[in-house]
Amino acid sequence: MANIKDVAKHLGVSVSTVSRAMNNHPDVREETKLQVMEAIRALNYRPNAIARGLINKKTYTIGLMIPEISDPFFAGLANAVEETFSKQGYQVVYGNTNRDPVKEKQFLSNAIERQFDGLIITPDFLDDTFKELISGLDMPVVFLRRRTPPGISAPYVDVDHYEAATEAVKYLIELGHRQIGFIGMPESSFTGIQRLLGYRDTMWKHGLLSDDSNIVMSGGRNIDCGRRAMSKLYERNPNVTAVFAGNDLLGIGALEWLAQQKIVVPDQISVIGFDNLEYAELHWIQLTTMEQPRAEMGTKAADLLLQMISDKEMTPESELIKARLIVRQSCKALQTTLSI
Amino acid sequence: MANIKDVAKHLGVSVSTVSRAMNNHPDVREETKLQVMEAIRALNYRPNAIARGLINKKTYTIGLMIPEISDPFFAGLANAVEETFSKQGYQVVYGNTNRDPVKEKQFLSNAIERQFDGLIITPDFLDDTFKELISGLDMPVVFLRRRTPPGISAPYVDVDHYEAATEAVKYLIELGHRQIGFIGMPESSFTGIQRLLGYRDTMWKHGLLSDDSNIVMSGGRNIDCGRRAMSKLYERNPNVTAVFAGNDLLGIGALEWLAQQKIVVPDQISVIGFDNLEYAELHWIQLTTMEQPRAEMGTKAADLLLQMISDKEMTPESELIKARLIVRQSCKALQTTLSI
DNA sequence: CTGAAAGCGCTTACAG
DNA sequence: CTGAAAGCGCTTACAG
Repeated sequence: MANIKDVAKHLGVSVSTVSRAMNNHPDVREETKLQVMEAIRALNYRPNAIARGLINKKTYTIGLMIPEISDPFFAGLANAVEETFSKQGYQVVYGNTNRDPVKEKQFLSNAIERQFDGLIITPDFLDDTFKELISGLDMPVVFLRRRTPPGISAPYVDVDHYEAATEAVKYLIELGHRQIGFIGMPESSFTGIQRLLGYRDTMWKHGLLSDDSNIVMSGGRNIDCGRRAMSKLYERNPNVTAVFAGNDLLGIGALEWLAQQKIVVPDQISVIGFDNLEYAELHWIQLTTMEQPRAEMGTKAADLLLQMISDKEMTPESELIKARLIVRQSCKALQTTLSI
Repeated sequence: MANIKDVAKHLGVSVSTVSRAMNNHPDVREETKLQVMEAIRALNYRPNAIARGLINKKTYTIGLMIPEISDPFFAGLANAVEETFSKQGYQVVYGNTNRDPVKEKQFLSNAIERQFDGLIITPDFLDDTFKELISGLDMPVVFLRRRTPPGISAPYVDVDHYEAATEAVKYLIELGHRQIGFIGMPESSFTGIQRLLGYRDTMWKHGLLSDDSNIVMSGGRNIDCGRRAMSKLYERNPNVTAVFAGNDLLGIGALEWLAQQKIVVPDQISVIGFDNLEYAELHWIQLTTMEQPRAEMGTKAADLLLQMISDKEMTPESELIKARLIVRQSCKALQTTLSI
């Protein structure tokens, strides 16, 4: 591969001149510029971004930490982030952690050593080591779909899960449901806990029961977990007339189990989800759900980071985004005459 | 951030010694090594991978070009590639092209300038400019889910789409179907064409009709396209008893349209897909399909590239992987007494 | 407008 | 076993 020396030699000028011509520096003669461009083409020369990065202390690379790229929710988020950055000439490097604390830390090390310009992260394990790593970072960071832990100064972009859960449960209550079950993500999930709390508080405020007979923590967040959790919930309390699922995948799993049991949705039981994945729209599913606006969240996070990169001193405000109720076919008003 | 000079100064040794100690060079005293390690920890020093890459001409980064990361098929492929490489300490950088010829070329430029160690690519536009770019590359390349175009020396990993299509159609014929429709991907798709050809030839060999009344090119490859294509196919030929969909997403779209029309699958019409996505397994879908073994393909491609990286001279053999028929509930034997 | 020189943060022959 | 020096491929004050 030709380097800058080769093109300088080819033209009989100095490497300084070639460099300046390439970078469109104002005080280089137009004619020289043209000659350099021509030589670059002729030699098929490509500047070495590594060398450039070393001297400019800028790599045009940002890191994006993702819990599970196979989860369509995060794939959508990542897409939005990527789009915003690639427009600005940045390369985004995904770090798929599979919620593994070791991988999360590895990703940070990687980011440091490879001199990324900034980071958008969705960590699952905010232990002390992790927080130290983050604090020691001298690169801008924004938390996405997470809250910034205390003691760290970095903005976040998240949905108000508590409020959204409140809204979901209120919707079911307004439809006349009283026996409302909850199928949740693992207890270790901040998001999951927020949604559970929103459910609990709303039930309580309306004088409704929400004890262990109505709550199943599914131990995961995929369709399979949803199936199992729905089965367990039904076993514990066959009188539930509505279910709030902690996310769409769990909701879809619940719908599957109900369909297998020939329990008709929404006639016999209503189900509401959380996320609004594409699959919630499938003809057989038609899941009513709380939408998390993925594109908006990803874009917002990217914008914040871009600001922080261009102005190192600034820490922009965090953004709490509102989820929106999407009504489809999986919920129905309870016929009060039929209920006990 | 501390650099190697700082730790050298801290200890009163030369940077050479620090470098050698870090890299576990044999001829450095054990005691020195320990001291260096201690200093590194004390100063929280992280080696700069950019500087390392510049001098070692090795970045431990590989590029993975993907048509559409939102397509679960490619997400799965990417995952397998990523896993293999991250185990070996490589960072994989995704290039999501959205089948945009400009982005495909940009990704190659990026790879060159950023000095990636190798590339796994799934390009959609193999025009002359692209082929030139590839030929000019002095980095190892493997084609994944594509064939290497003539004139280029690089291995590929792909499924035998033609043979797999043949098998799918044979399966339908063996079930007694004669009026078999085809819903295809765009004509620009090599893969799509191969599957179409497999369908056509098999129909022809069995003396069955496969003309325009039985074939709909859907103009895309997602669920929505499948819905529209199925509707068009049915309009053109209401007598079809079976449909071969060019991929699972099209197949799922077809199933949706049929469900909406209250046409019962598989009693009234059989549908077979291609890919074996997770969603094909959903209770309501249960799509019989030709599986493309994604994990195997991704891992294989990664292994080939790894080989080529360690031995620059070698060009390993390409791999043609066999698709496997996965039987679920969407196909059924035709009751011959009822057929015309 | 152009060039020589220093330097980004490392590694590695070479010499001792 | 260790250090001084050269060099990876660039950019950018500095001097002219």
